[in-house]
Amino acid sequence: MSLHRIGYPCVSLLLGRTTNHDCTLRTASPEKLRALIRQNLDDLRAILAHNLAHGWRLFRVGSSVVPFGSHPINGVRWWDEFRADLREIGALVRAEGMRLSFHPGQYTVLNSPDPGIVARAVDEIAYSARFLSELGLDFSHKIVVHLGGIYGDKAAAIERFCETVDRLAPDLRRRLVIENDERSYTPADALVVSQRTGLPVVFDNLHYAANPGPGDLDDLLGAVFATWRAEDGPPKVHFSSQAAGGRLGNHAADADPADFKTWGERWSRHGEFDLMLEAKGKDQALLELENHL
DNA sequence: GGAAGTCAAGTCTCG
DNA sequence: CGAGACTTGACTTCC
Repeated sequence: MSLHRIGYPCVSLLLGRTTNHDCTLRTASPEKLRALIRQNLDDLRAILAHNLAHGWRLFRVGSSVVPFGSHPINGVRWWDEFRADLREIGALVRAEGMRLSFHPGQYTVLNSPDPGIVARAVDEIAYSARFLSELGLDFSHKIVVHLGGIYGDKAAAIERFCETVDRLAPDLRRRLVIENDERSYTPADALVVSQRTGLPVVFDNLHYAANPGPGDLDDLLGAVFATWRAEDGPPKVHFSSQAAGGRLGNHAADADPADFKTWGERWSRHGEFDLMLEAKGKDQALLELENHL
C-alpha cells in the first residue's frame, strides 16, 4: 500500500489529552484564554510525542487550540506570548516529517451570500493559517474546508466560492484544500472548483458513499490526486467506516479493517497518500486497526 | 464529585 | 416563519 502517513484528529483518547480545551464566550477573559492556550499547547506537544512513538505522523489540530482564535473577544497576542512553545513544536514537526492540519467546522462558510458570514469565515482561515505559519510550517500543512451551502443555485454558489478564494491573500489560499461533503458537493463538484481555483481536493470515502455524484470512481480518484502539486505535499484522504445502525454518513467508533483494506488499495493505485482516520475512537481506533492488519 | 444543561458562529428541512 | 437537526466534546452550573 502507498500509504505515506497516517493520523487522527484533535483528541488522543489513549492519553486523555485534547487540543480543544475552551470556554464559553460569557466566561472568556484574557487570563482564562491564556491558561487554555497554555493547556492546549502542552497537550499538543504531548500528543505529538505519543504519536511519534506509534509512528503516526499526521495530526489535525483542534480549531479551539487558540479559543475564539478568530473572534474579537480574544485579544491575546498568542503568537508573541507563546513564541517559544510554538517554535519548539514546529521544530519537532519539521524534524520528524510530521504533517499538521486544521478543519474548521460547520460555521465557516466561504460561499455564503451574506458578506458578513464570508468575512468571519475568512477570519477563521486567517487565524488557522497564522497558527501553522507561526509554527514555521510550509504550505504542505493544510486547512481543510467544505464548499458550503447551495442556496437554491449550485452554479452560483460555486461561482461565489471561487471568487472568494481568488480574493484571498496568497498565504491563505496556499493553505486551503477542499473536501467533498455528504449532502451538497460531490467529488466531481470539488474537481470543478479545483480547476477554477487551483485548490487541491481531499477525498472522503464516507461522504462519497452518502453523496457519490457523477463519475467513475477510479477516474475521480486519479483526477483528485492530480490536484496536489509539489508544494502541497502528498494527497490527503479522510477515511472512516459507516456506524452500524446509524444514519448514513455517521462515523463509526472504529475502522473496519476490510473496509480499510479495500479503500487503501483503491487509493494506492493512484500514488502515495496521507490518511486521516476519522473515527470516534480516535487513536484507540487507529491502534485497533493496526492490530488487525 | 457526579449529572444535567449549555455553547459564537450556518444551512437545510420540516411542520 | 420558527424550531430542530446536524455533530459534538468540553465546559458550566446545579445539586
